[in-house]
Amino acid sequence: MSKQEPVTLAQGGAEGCCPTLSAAPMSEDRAVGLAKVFKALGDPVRLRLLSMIASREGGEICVCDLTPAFDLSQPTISHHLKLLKQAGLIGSERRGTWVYYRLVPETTDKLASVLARPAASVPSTS
Amino acid sequence: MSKQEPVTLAQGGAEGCCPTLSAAPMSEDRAVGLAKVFKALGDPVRLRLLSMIASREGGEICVCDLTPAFDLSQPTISHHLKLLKQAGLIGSERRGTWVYYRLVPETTDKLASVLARPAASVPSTS
DNA sequence: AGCTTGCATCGAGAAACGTCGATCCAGGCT
DNA sequence: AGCCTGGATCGACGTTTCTCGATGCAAGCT
Repeated sequence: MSKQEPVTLAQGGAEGCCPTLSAAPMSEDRAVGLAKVFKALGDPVRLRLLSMIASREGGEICVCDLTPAFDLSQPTISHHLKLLKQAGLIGSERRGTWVYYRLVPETTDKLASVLARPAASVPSTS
Repeated sequence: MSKQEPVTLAQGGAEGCCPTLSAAPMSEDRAVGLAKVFKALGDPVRLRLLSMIASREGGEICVCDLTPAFDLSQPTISHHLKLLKQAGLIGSERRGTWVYYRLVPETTDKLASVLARPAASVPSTS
C-alpha cells in the first residue's frame, strides 16, 4: 500500500493560491508538490497522452484509442496514465467495458499561472 | 559524452510556435523537446532554484547566494543549475570571481502558453 | 610565484524511472 | 457456467537521476 494520493494542486481557491515563480522564493513544501506535477509532464509519452486526451472532442477518450497510438505495450501506457492521474492532471471513469480519461483543466491552469510572468515585469512598453 | 545542447524552445516567433495541449495531439518531436524542459522543472531543488533566480531583484543572482540556501553540497547545486541551463530556463554569466544566473523568461512563457487553456479560445489580436 | 576562494567537472553508489511479459480483475458475451 | 476482451497490477531488468567526495580550473589575493 503506497500512499500515492493524487496531488491536490487544483483545489480550493483560484488566484490566491498560486504565486508565480518570480513572486518570491518558493517554499520547500510547495516545490515538492509542484515538482510532482511537472515531473509527470517530463516524459514525451505522457505529454502526448495528455495532449491526446485534452484535444479530444467531447473531453474524454477511451484507453482503447490511446494504446494503439504508441509503439509501447499496454501495461506501459496504463502505467503512464496512472502517473498522470496521480499528478492530478487527468481523471478516469469506467463505463461498462471501457475506461475513459479526461483532462483536469484546473491543474494545468495552476501550472500555467505559476509559470506566467506578471505582466508588470514586461518591459516592452518603452 | 553526449553533446547536451540547450533546448531551443524559446527562439524565433511568439504565438505561432506553441499550440496548447488541447489544440491537437502533439507530435513526437515536439513532445520530446517539451518533455526535456518539464523534466527540468520536475525536481523540488530546481524549482526552488528557479524561483530564487526569478524572484531576485535585478534579475540575477550569484551562485554564492544560492548554494548556502540548501542542505546540499556545492557540486549538487552546480549540477542542478546546469540542468536548468540546458533546458533553456536560465542563463549564466561570469563576472570576475562570481557567476550570475538569470531567468530566460521566454522559455517559461512558452511553457505557460502550452499549458494555458484556450478558455476564451481567442487567439486574439496578435 | 604561491595561496585562497568560487564554481565546474569527474567518477561512484544508491535510488527512481521506463519498459516489458505474465498475471489478475471486471464486464459483456455465448 | 465458460469464454473473451479491455485494463490494471505485479515482478524484473536496464537505464537514468540524484547525491556525494575528490579533483580541476579561473580569478583575485599576498
